[in-house]
Amino acid sequence: MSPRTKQVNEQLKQKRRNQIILTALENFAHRGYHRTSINDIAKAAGISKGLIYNYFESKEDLLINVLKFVLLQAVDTIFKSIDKKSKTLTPLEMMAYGIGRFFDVMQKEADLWKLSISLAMQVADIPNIHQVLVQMFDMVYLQIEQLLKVNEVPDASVKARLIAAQLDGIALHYFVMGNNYDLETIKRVFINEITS
Amino acid sequence: MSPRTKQVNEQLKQKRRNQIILTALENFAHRGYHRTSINDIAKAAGISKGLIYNYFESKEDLLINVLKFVLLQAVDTIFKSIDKKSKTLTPLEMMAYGIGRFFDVMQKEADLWKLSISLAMQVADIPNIHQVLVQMFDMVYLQIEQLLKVNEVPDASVKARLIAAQLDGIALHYFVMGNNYDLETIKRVFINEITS
Amino acid sequence: MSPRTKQVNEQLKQKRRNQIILTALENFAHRGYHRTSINDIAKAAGISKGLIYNYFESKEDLLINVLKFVLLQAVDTIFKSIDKKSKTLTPLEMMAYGIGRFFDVMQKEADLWKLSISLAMQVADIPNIHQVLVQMFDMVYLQIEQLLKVNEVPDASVKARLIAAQLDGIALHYFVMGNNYDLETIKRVFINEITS
Amino acid sequence: MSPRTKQVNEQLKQKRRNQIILTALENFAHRGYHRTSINDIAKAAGISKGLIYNYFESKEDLLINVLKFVLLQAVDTIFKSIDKKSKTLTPLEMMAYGIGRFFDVMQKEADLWKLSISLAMQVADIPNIHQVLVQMFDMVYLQIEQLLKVNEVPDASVKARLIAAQLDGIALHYFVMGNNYDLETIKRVFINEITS
DNA sequence: AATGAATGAGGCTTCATTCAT
DNA sequence: TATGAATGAAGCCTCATTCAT
Repeated sequence: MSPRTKQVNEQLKQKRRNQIILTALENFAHRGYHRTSINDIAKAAGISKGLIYNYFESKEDLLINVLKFVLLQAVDTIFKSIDKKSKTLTPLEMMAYGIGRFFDVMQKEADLWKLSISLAMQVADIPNIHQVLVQMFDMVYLQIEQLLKVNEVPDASVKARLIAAQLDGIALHYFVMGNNYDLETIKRVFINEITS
Repeated sequence: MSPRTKQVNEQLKQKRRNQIILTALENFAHRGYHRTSINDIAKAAGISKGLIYNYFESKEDLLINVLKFVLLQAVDTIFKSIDKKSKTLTPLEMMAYGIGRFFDVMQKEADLWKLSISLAMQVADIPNIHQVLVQMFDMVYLQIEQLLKVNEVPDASVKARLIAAQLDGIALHYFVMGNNYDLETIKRVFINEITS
Repeated sequence: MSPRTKQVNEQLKQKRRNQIILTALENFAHRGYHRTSINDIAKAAGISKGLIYNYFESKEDLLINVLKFVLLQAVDTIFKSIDKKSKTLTPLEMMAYGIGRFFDVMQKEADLWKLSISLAMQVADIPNIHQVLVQMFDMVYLQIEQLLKVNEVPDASVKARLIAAQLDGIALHYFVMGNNYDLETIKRVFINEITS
Repeated sequence: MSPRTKQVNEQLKQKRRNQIILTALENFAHRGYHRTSINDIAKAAGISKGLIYNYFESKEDLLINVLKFVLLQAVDTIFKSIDKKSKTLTPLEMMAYGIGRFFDVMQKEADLWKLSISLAMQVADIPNIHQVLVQMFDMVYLQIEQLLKVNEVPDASVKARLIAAQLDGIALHYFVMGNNYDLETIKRVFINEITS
C-alpha cells in the first residue's frame, strides 16, 4: 500500500503550514520578530523545532510567508468588503465605510499591524519583506485612488497616498498612546475631513 | 580630591556618557537595535566593552537613554527653530514652516525616525521606552495645537493629533517606498491642505 | 506467493540495494561522507529516505557496504584486466601494463580513491571499514607479489608492499597538487624504475 | 591602573591560542575533524566554547591554524634536524638519515600525519587548507630535491616527488595495516633502494 | 576609571532515524 | 514494500554580561 493519498497528504501539509504561520504571527506580533525564537513557535504550535524547517527554509523565510499570507490577505479582505457594499452606498458613503473598516482592523488586528510597521522600519536588509510591503502599499494606494476618482477628487494619486499614510500614522499613534488616544473622535473628524 | 577635581570628573563622565549615547544611536539607527552588539558600539566609540557597563546597566538601559537623549532633544530643536522664526512670519506661514521642518528631519534623520517608530511598535514590554515616546508625542501634540490655535483653527486638539499622525504616516510610507515616493509633491499638497 | 515470486522479489531487492549503493557512492565520493545526507542520497536515487533504512541499518552501515561493494570490485577488475592481457605480454610488459592500469583508475575514479584514503585515515573507530581496507590491501599485495615473482624479483613480498604504497602515495600527491603534478612524467619514471 | 600590561597580555593570549590549537589537534587527530565538536575541544581544554571564538573565527579557521601551526612546523623540524647533521655525514648518509627521520615521525606523530592525509582528501572545498598542504608538499619536494642533487641523482625533481609520495604511501599503508605492517623491513629496503 | 578575556545561555539550523499510514 | 512527516539531539556560533587586573 502506498502511503496516504497524495491529495490527503497535500491537505495535511497545507494545514500544518497554516498552523505554523498563524502561530508564528501570534508570537512575532506579540513579542517582536527578534525576541521570538523558533523554539517558542514550535512549543506554541505543539510541534518540534525541526518540523518548522520542513516547511520553511529559515526563520526569515517563515517571517516573509507570515506577511505574505496574512498581510496581503488582510488588505484584500478590507477592499473586498468595501466592494460588496458598493451597490448600496453613494460614493461618499463608500469612502466613509472604507475608512471605517480600516479603523476596525486597527483595533482588531493591532498586533499584525504593529508587526508590519515594526518590520517595515527594520527591513532595509531583508529585501523580500520589503517587497511584500511595497506590494501591499501599492495595492492600498490603488484602491483608495479608485474610490477617490469615483468621488471626482482631483489629485487622486497624491491624495490616496496621503490618506493611506494618515491611516498608518493614526494607527501608529494609537498603538503608542493606547487608551489616551480618543480613536473615536479622531475617526469621526478624519472621515468628516475627507468626505467634505 | 578637591571639589574642583570632582567637578572636572563629573564633566568628563558626562562627556563619556554622551559619547557612548551618540555612538550607540548611530549604530542602533543604522543597523537596528538587535543587530548591533555592545561590542560594535564599544569599538565604534573607541572604548572597551566593560566601560559601557560603568555608565549603563544593560543594553536595554542604553537604548532607553539614547531615546531620552536624542528624541526629546530632536523634537525640541524643531519647535525652537519655529519659535525663532515666529516674529517674522504670519501664523499661516509658521504652520507651513513648521511642517517643512519636519519634512527636513524626515530626510536628514531618517535612521533615527525609523528606529523610533520601530521601537514604538515593539515596546509593550519596555515600559521606560514607552514612557519616553508618550512624553514626546504629548510634546508634539501640544506644540502643534498651539500653532493651530494661533490660526484659530477649531478642534485644535484633535487636529493636532491628526497632523502629528499624518507626519509620522508620511514618514513611514516614505521610508518603505523610498524613491518611488514623491515626497516633494506630498509635502506641497499636505501643506496646502493645512494652510487653506 | 509461489517460489517464483520469491525469486523475482529477491532480484528486485538486489537491484534496489545496488541502486542505493551506487548512488551513495557517487554522493560520498563527490561531497564526502559527512557532507552527504541520507536525504541527498534518497533524492538522487529517486526513492524515499525511509526505504534506505529497509536495506541498511544506518548511514554508517551504508558506507561500509558501499566500500565492500565498490572497492573490492574495483581492485578485482584491475587485476582481471591484467590477467586477460597476460597471454600476449612478457612478464615485464605485464608489470608495466598493470601499473598503467592503476594510473588510469587514479584519474578516472579519483573520487572513489580519495574517499577510500580519507576513510582509511579516520577509521580507528569503524572496525568494519577497517576490515574491508585490510582485505583490499592484502589482495593488492598478493597480486603484485605474484607479478613480481613471475619476474623473479627478490624480496617480492616487501617490494610488493612498497609498490602498492608508492601507488597510493602518488595518488595522494596527485589529488592534492592537481594540475601542478606532472602525472605522465611521474608514471613514466616510476614504470621505468620498476621494470629495469 | 590600566589593566594588565599589553606585553603580558599578549603573552597570555599566545599561550591560550597555542593551548587551543594543541587541544584541537589532539581531538581532530584522534576522532577526525567532523566527529570533533567545538564543545569537545573546549571541554578538553578546560575552557568555554565561546572563548574559542575569541581566538578563531570558526571551526574551519581553527583547523587551518592547527595545520599551519603544526604541520609546517613539523616538516620544518625534520629538515632542520637533517641540516644539523649535514656536516658529519656523507651525502648518501644524509639521505638515509633524512628518510629515517620521516619514519620516526610516522610513528611518533601518527595522529597528525593521519589527520593531514585525511584532510587532504576531503578538502576540495576548503581552499585555505588546500593551500597549506600545497605549501607543505612544495617544501618537502624542494628539500628532497636538494638532497638528491647533492648526491648527483639525475631527474632530481621527479625523483623527489616519487620519494615524497612513497613516504606518504608507506605511512598510509602503515596506518591501515598497523602491526601487520613490518615497518622496519620496509624502511630498510626503501633506504637501500634509494641509496644504491 | 578602564580593559578585554572569559563565560554560558540561548539562537538557528541540520540530519540520522522512526513510525503511522 | 514504500513514503515522508515528524522528532530531537547535537552542532556551530553570537553576544550580553562579569570580573580579575
